[in-house]
Amino acid sequence: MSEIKKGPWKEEEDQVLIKHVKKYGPRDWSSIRSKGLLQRTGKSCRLRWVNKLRPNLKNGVKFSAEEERTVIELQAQFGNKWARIATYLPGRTDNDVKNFWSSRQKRLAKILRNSVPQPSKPQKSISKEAPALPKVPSLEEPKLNSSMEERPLVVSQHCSSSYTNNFDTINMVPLPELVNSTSLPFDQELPPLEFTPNEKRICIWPQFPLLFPHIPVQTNFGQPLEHQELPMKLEDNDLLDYFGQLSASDIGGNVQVPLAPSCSSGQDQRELEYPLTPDSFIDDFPLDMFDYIDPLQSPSGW
DNA sequence: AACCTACCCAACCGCCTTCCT
DNA sequence: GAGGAAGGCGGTTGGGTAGGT
Repeated sequence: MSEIKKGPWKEEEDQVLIKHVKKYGPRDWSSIRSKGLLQRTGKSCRLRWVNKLRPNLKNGVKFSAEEERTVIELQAQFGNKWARIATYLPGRTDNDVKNFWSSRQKRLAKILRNSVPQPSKPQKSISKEAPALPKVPSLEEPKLNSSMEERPLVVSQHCSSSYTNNFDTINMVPLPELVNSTSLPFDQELPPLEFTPNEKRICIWPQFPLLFPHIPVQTNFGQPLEHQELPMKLEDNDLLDYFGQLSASDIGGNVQVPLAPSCSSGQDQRELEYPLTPDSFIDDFPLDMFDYIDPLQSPSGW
């Protein structure tokens, strides 16, 4: 048996593969080698076809903002099911999506790493910098079932035409409180992607523990992040001012939470200069959370 | 110009599932 | 039903390259 070839594909190999697929369809990958057409494994042939040679692929085309949004939203819903996510993105492969997400994650990790305060800084200074944290009883570690570990918590909310974006008034929602006090249907199918009018979502990434500095957070890697390790940069208003004043008790018992009443806090409240639609919210929050070092769009550009 | 760093992306690896005998 | 082959998928790696110092 001839030796298996690895590494980058040559144009001639591609042509052989394309010819095979034209003749027999995208199957019988192993027969390519057994027939002596190529010295590649069936798996390698299949991968080459799926990722590079298949028609209508968007090779070399960067992800559009819409595609990025879709990936972020679907990742929140499905977890790292790249093949599944890719089915929502015409011309994109699971590898594309995976690489895109991985790249984003690395950027995020870098951002967070750069935000880490001095190592000697005591932990309690964190809570000092987050004055509006709700007082919560000591909480048990959230019991995450497999589906919860797979995907982050997604909370749907009804939104109003105004919200509080002054950082001083922000309350952060403790994740365990959310998990323990609500009947989130983690064992059921999550809602479909379509938003209803006047609805927005807060997506709490397990990979983004910044929002919950006072609790251990389960990461994708199966290791809880101790709060001492949590990078904090609370002056990053761009990250945080998307959250209205929202206490754990506001959430308790029901996932659907009217946001507007609890937002009213006198002069802290500002009217938005643009209509807060579900799209506009999603436009800004998840995408910019990963990307916030880029210049923010001015409202006039909405 | 040389070096470093970050990023992108193609391809491989290992595990799991499905299919076939 | 058991076992092996093939296919599918997610994680990881390594090379190329662009941008910064």
